[in-house]
Amino acid sequence: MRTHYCGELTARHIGETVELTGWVHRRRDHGGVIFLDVRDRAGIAQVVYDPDVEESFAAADRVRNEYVLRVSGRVRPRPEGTVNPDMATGEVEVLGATLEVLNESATPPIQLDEYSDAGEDVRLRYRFLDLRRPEMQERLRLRARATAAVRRFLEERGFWDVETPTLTKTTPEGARDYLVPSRTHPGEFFALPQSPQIFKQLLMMASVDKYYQIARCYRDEDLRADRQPEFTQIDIEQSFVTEGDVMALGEDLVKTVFREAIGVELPDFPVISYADAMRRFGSDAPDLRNPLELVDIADLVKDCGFKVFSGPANAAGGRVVALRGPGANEKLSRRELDDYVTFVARYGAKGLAYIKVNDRAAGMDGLQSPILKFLDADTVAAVLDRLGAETGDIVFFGADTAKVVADAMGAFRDELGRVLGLIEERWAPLWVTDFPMFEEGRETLTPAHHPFTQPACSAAELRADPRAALSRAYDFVLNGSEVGGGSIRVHTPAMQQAIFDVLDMGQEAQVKFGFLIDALKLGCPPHGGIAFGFDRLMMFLAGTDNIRDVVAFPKTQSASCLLTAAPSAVDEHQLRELHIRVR
RNA sequence: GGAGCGGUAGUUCAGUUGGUUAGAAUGCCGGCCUGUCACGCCGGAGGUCGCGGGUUCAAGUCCCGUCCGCUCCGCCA
Repeated sequence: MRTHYCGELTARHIGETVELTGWVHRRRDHGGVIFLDVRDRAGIAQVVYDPDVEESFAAADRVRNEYVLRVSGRVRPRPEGTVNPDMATGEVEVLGATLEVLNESATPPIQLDEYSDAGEDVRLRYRFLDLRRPEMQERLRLRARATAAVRRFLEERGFWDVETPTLTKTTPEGARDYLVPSRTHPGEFFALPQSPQIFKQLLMMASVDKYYQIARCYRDEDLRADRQPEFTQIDIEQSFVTEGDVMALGEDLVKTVFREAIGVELPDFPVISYADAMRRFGSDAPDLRNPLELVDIADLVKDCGFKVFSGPANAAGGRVVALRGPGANEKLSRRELDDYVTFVARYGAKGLAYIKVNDRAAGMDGLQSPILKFLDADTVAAVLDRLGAETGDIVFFGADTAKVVADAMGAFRDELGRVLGLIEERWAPLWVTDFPMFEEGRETLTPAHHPFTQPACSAAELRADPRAALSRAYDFVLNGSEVGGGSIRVHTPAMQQAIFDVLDMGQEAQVKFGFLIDALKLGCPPHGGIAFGFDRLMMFLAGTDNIRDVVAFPKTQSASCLLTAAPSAVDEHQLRELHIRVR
C-alpha cells in the first residue's frame, strides 16, 4: 500500500502522516540528528530522525547508504532559513516516526549521487545500481514516455500492433545474422531478424493494411557509440500508399514524439535528393546545422598543370571539390592542419591540400599554400570567386574518386564546422530521397536499401541500365544521423524477379525468398513503409551521444554483457542436443 | 581485420629520468558536533599497480605478448 513516492512530496502534504519506501540515498549525521535522504524512482525526500523520538532514532542509526527502508512520519515544512532551492530533497521534510529496514546493502561499488563519475565498465557491471541514479531513472522514464507516444499516435490512426517471429529465417538487410541452432533439425539454424521486413510485407498481403510494431532487431556487426547488436525499431507498413503518404506520417510521428516526450516543436522536414546531398555535403545523412558546403571545381581545374587536381577532374568517376573554412586562418594552427591530413586519410584520401587566404585583395601575393606553384593565377582566382573566399579563410581541397572525396571531405566538413564553431543551435531534420537502387559491390551490384525496394522505373528499364535506376526509398536524417528509412516495396513478381536477376541472385533468391515471390503472385497490394531506429531517436530525446545511455542493459563494444557475463560457454550436453561441436 | 586512448585503493585519478615505505580526493569504519543536504572536525582501515613473460642490482614506470573497456576506420543503413 503505497501512498506517496518520495519525490512527489510537496507543500500540500504538510501535516499529513505519510509512508514511504525507498533506498537510503545518503545518510548525514549532525549532532544527534540523523538526516536520511530517501530515494525512489520519483526523486528524493529527506527524513529527519530526532533523538527525542527514541525508538525510530535507534533504528535509523543502523542504516547505511542503499539500505531499503519503509518509513513513516509527518510531513512538515523545513525550518526557517534551511530552505535552499538547489536542494534535491525538496521544500518539505518528513519527521521520521517509524523506520523498518526491508533490506541491508553492502557498500555500493559506485557512488549513486549526482556527482558520480564511475567508469563505464563499472557502471555496466553493476547496471542495476547505475540505473538507480536519478539521471538514469530519467532516461528510463523518458523512453517509456516516448514509447507510449508512439503507440498512442499509431493506434489513433488505425494501425495494428502485430508481433512477428524472432526465431525466423535470414532477412535481407545485408548484415551478418545472429544464428540459433535447431535441436529438432540437426545442422539447421534459425536467424534472429535484422528487421521484421518480410513479415510486415506479408502482413500487407494479409490485408492488415496498417501495421506497426516496436520491434527488437539483431545484427551481428561491430558496435559503435550509436550501434548495439540488438536494438529497437519503430516498424511501420501500410498498403495502398505513396512515398508522400509514408513520409507525411513519419514526419507527423517524429514531431509528435518530440512534442510529447520533451516538449520540442520540430520544424518541417525539408526534402533533399541523394544526389544533392552527396554533391553539397558529401554524405547521404548530412548535418544541416553545419552551414559549410562542398563546392565542385572540376571544371575549373581540369586543364591546370596540377595532376592531383586535373587527374580526378578528367577521370570518369573522379571528383574535385573545395571547402571554404571561414575565418579558419586564425583558428587553425599549422599542427592542426597537419592533423587533418591524418583525419582525411582515415577515409582513404591521400592528402588535404589547402590555400590560406591572407589578403584576398592582393591576388596571388595574398595567398599562402604549398600547391600555389602548381596553379596559375586565373585558375586560383576562379576557384576563390566561386567559393566566395575572403581574407582570413582557408580553402581546403579534395580530389580523388567521387566516393573518397565524399567520404573524406564529408567527414572533414563535419569536423571543420565543429572546430570553427559553426554548428547552429537548432534541430535539423530532413528527408533524403531518390537513392540509387544499387551500389557497386565487390563483384556484383548490391541493393542500396534492400532487394524489395520499388524502383522508380519499369522492370525493362531496370534491366537495361540498373546503375542508373533510382529507388522509391527515403531516409529520415536528424542532425547528421540516419534515424529512419523506408521505401515503397515491390509488389509484382515480375519486378521482384528483375531485381533478383540484376543482383545475380537467381538460385539464392529462390532459396531465401522463394516464399515471398510466391506470395506476390497471390494478390499483393501495393505497399510501403518505414522503420525508425528508436534507440537513436531516444539519444536525441535524452540529449546524449551514446546509445548505451538509453538502453537499460546494453552490450559492450565487444558485444558482451558485463552484468550477466553473456555470452558464455555451455555444457557438453547442451551442445550434443544441438548437434554442435565447438572448435 | 585495422588505428588510437585507457586499465594503479571500493570509486575517480596523480605517480617526474627506472630508485628504496605507491599518494590524493571521495567512499568505507570509529569518534565528535542539535538543521545538515557534495555538511564540518579528528582518527583508522583499505593495493594481485589488468594478466603472463622479458630486460635490469632495481619495474607501476622500459620491451614483448595477452585480456578487458572506450572512440574511430572497415563492417553495418
